[in-house]
Amino acid sequence: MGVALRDILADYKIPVTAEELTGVAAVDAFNALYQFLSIIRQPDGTPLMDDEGRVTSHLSGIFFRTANLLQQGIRPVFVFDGAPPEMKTNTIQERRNIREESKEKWDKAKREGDLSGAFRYAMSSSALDSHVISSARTLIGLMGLPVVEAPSEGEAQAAYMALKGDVDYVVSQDYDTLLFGTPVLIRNLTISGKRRIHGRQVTIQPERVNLVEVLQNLDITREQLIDIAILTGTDFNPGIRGIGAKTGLKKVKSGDFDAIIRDKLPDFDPDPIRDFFKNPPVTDSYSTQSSPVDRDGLLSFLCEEYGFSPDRVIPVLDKIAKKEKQKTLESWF
DNA sequence: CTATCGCA
DNA sequence: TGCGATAGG
Repeated sequence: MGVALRDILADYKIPVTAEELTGVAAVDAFNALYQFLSIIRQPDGTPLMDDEGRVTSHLSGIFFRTANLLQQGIRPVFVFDGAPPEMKTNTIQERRNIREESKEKWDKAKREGDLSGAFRYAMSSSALDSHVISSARTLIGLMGLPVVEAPSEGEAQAAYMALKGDVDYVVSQDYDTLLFGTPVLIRNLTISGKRRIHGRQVTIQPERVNLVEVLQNLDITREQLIDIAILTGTDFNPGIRGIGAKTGLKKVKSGDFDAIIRDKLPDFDPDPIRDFFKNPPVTDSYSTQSSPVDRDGLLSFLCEEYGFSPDRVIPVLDKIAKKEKQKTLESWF
């Protein structure tokens, strides 16, 4: 989803350093969990698991990354998805199918000793099941950070919070957040540095996309950006074959949106999707307040319940505690 | 993904 | 000390 938009938005992303990101970040929790679940795996694709076989990749990802963010003065607020809209049903079913196919291909690749294939298929077989989601919520709570329950799409709720000024920016890999009106989107909020991807070395740095800047540069309105997304496909419609973001941009700017829909998809009504991006279900009942880190709770949750090594967990807890103490002192002076 | 290890 | 390899759960 939203992958196509990259072709017209990628020119407007600005590299940023972690220090420039000091503040409150609304993290698209499902997006982050999926990322961790996909990537934190052994070479044959097996995720990290405790001795009962419960997946723990996401816990490792959240714990170590969040600790780093806190260290950098970034306070994450995790926004979880609620019930998806009816319009998303097809996309959800299609993703389920792909996951199931990938799982079979993963098994096959493992049997045949094809490690890189195994890893790839394992990644796309990743599923956010109820255990992953609930254990993630517990861990975030123990770290003293707020969880916001979106009534529908988490990206929509995060955008709403950013528009209200309750958070400074939204963190997601998906550009779709911009369609919901997110003023500032941050991608690649990771430890910056060199990384090997597909054998090639690339430098990863967080990047910022400002919605007004994108719209000004492309000389379009947000409504037009939404229409471009509808032409190329969103989570709520399949899009039109042969139309990518660049063609979509051209067509929308020349006022040909309606004509294309009439011609290619006569039975399709784009208005409910337009309306969903402009007025999605959101809630005001949330808090962005953090509480003290529950050190003992974290130790028991990670080490006793999920088999993490205290040798790895304790230094992180110490680091967090030290930062917390610093902040308390600062607020005193 | 992030932390840690081992070698130049 | 810095970087590539790999372990983590």
